[in-house]
Amino acid sequence: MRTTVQDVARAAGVSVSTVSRALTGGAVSPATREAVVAVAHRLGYQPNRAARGLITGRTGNLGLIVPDLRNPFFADVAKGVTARARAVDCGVFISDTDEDPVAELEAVATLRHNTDGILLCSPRSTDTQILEAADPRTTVLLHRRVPGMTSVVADIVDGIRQAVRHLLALGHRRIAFVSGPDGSWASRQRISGLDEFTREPGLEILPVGSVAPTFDGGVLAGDLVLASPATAVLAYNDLVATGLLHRLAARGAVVPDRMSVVGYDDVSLAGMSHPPLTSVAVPKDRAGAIGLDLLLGRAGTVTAEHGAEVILPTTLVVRASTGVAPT
Amino acid sequence: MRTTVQDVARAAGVSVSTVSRALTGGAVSPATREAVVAVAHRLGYQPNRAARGLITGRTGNLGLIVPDLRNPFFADVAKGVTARARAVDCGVFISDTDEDPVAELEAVATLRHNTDGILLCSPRSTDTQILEAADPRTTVLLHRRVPGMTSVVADIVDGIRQAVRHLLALGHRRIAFVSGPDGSWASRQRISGLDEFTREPGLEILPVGSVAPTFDGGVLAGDLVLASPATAVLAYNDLVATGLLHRLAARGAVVPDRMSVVGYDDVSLAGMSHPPLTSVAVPKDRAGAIGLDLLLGRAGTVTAEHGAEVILPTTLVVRASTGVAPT
DNA sequence: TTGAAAGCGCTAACAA
DNA sequence: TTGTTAGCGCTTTCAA
Repeated sequence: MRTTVQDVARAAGVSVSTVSRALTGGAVSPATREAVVAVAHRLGYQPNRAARGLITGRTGNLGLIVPDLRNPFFADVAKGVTARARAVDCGVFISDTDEDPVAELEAVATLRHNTDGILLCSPRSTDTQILEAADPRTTVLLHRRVPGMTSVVADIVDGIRQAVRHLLALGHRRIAFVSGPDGSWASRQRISGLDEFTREPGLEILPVGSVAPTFDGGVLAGDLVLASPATAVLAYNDLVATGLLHRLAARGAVVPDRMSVVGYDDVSLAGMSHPPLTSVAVPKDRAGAIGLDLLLGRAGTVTAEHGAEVILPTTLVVRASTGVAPT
Repeated sequence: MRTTVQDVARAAGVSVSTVSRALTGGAVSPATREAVVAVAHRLGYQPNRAARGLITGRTGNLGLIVPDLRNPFFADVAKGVTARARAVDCGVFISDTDEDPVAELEAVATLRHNTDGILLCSPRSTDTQILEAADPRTTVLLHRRVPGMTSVVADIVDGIRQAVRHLLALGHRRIAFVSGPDGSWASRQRISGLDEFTREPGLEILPVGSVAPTFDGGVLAGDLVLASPATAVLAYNDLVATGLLHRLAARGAVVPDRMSVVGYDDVSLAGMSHPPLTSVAVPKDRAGAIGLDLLLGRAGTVTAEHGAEVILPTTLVVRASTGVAPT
């Protein structure tokens, strides 16, 4: 049997309430506290979090819901969350919903009652679905914005702006854009970033279609891009960009000589592709850490009022997949 | 306030114990059960797991400890665990220790008291450290074997065998091997797989050194391999193989014409490299799922006796990074 | 400053 | 088959 407060109390010759106070920072005489702490340590006492949570109403745990841990983007987010959680001694339940919106809503329903709060990555669900399933007081949205809910997002629009300006500076005048899933919030954001440039004289933005946000989606997009008059392409994300790179290579289109390619998110993959990918860096892990702070009310300057919104900066990382436009 | 058994009992006009029984599959009349379930659903009742765990002694949660979620190998493992956990309605605490052995032991200490069991991925700790920190009755090791502990591992030795035979069939007679971190169990396994071939007449296995199990480690290894007389190389894992591919390309060594490259693990990266990587596939997610079953005593044929050991088969996946040896 | 006692929400004896 | 009751381990009133 595990050691309980009872055991500690008995061994220390005090009451259970004194033990509790001594260990949680209540009003106890220094001498008593010292004695109790010593005994607790000697017996290897570890408080039962479930029992504590039952009475305090706080479990000391929170939930993180992501569509796919295999996607390096979400792996990075999870990494940021768990790292911060470790620092503040907080447990993290992770639920991978396998891109299934139904599983996502179930996970929200289960976790909202068994944690102090939920960090939710939900790129595909509608605003309404999210609003219905999640409690705005105990949920923080990661990389997704819904009116009325607290969220931590990256400045996607500015990232697109930086990417386009980079391509303009290299002399590109016809830029293809491969968008992600139609329902995706992140994809809509990218499109609205592009909107700024649609009336730019001497610049053509060419939407070549929506694909799955995967390597295979990128392979598919490769042919679409080559069929267009574009000399550069903005891919939905790095996975798509990597698939694109493959298909372009297979068809003999040299990157960046014949075609420049820009990814998005700057996942670790970006530095490993051939050629290494120019990509818009998103602070994925920082978003996770900040979300956790918001949830626990630990955020310093940022007030965790409901509906608060933290916007993190994006940065274009230039690698070898972009170059001067062919003449 | 949240709905409790009390609320459901009152609304359904029965006692709390009847509600509890109706919801957990106890002896209740079908009519009562139906009525209770209906009321519970109507009120949106969700049982408080902490309270339940307090009395049953089972929390319904388990812990998964991994060195790095960003490593696609562990992301896959985590995916397998969470998928199975969802199916059996079990919560999963994930702790990413950031490759820090101290954090790993701390995680074990915390989780062992707040979960029903731990799935531990610990490639670097020593057997002794693991034996000291973890309880063999409630811990299952994933992709690591320690005498006296239950574990789920892949047949690494056989994977190496398949890889070497493949290269032999292609005419390679001098095969370089890039090993992983010296303390790593997985690296030792690979080496013992290679041992079978050291006395094979007409075949030379050339150890070119240990590197970090990362892309950068592979870049470093690239030069070591080129400095050897090898015509093929076995990399510690796919990350290392990808770095190798990069370095070989940068130095003008065409793969597979000049040099064949074989990775290990078959993470998603393998299919995305240039050229796509021949790699030994390890059932990463299945190992996670089986580990969970073992922990929960749900494993069908496999008895979860302490010290049980499940060995999963490995399969060589041939892609474009291996070819006929240069003459 | 300390102790006794009352629960948190739930399940499992034990009765009925 | 159902209801009553006693806790699980802990914190927190309320008295002393």
